[in-house]
Amino acid sequence: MSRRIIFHVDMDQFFAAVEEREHPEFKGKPVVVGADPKEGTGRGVVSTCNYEARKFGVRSGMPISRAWKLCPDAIYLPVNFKLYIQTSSRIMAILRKYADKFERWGLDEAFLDVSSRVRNFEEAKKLAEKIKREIHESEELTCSIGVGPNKLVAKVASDFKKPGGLTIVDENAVKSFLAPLPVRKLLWVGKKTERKLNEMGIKTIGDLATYDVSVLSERFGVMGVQYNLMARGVDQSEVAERGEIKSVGRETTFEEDTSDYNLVLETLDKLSEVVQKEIVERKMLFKTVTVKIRFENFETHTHGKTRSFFTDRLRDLQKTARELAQLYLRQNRKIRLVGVRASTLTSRKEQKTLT
DNA sequence: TCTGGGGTCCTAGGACCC
DNA sequence: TCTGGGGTCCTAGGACCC
Repeated sequence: MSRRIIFHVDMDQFFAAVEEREHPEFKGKPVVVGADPKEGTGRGVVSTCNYEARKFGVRSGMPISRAWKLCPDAIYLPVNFKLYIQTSSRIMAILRKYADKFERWGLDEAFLDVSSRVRNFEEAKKLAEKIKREIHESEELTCSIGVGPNKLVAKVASDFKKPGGLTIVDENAVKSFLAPLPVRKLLWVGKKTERKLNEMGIKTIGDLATYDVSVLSERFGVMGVQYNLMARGVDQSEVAERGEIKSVGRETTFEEDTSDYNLVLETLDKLSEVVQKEIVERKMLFKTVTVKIRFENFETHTHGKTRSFFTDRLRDLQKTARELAQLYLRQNRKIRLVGVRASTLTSRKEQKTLT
């Protein structure tokens, strides 16, 4: 494969930044987007917060009740997906123009393969600056960009300096750039894997790069080999738009844990309705239904069934979901969350040609 | 601290078929 | 009577991403 130049563009505190743009009066104040804090008794988590809120220790993913304790005076806002999706689409359209290959990564991130658009990393830097300017001028939003010889390095680089950062890592700088960083910075190394690696004495990406691959492979399977490659800055994966969606699901956490099983079943029916609507809108059919239950102690289970036929009918979904839920309702335990997901999808067109 | 909601992919065991 | 090997599908759980 010839040399590649890849960008990873990451919008800075996207949800909070969009809210600040829409409400100039929030400027300079801590803003927390997420669940309703309900005076500190709310359930759910912080989705995004701005840098003023971060000064108080608030972080995304944190329970909203804790955020409330840290910063009761912040401006708390619900997640306004409609607004973020609209803004995101415009930003993605800008980014797409500059790439041979483009890959959206959530609402606020994207990979761009610009290999044929620039001749070297110098030109890449100019292009990245141009993109940042254009987004700022048209959307009043800032982003951080990482530039590297592959997706992995670009992704780590975009996180290196925030907000408003631009970090360029050419082929020769890859190893020295990655080596001192904690393993957690790598894509696919989350909390659990970080802990396991730390227990093995592996703290930095450099440690991981020099660790015995056979031991990693024994401990983590194929991912072990992957970790080692990533740590050495090797990543052959292509920038590619995602294909067809594989499942559609909805879930909800009750305001209070409940043993009212009628409420659970009715909620399941409503969730099924939303799922079915989306399946129909996407002109798809499903075959597998999976119900998810979370008990009050956070113990979470899934129970699924693949039907013998493809369908998009609401009553098929509701009936199957209700049947599957019985397994948990018999247990006489309080329920925190219920969800339903449809998978093994096929498009209606595709199905017609099969039958 | 007390943990959302939308997804994807991997693993491991069992069923079933040839 | 004790038992192969490969392939595919299904199920449940877990880890990860934003």
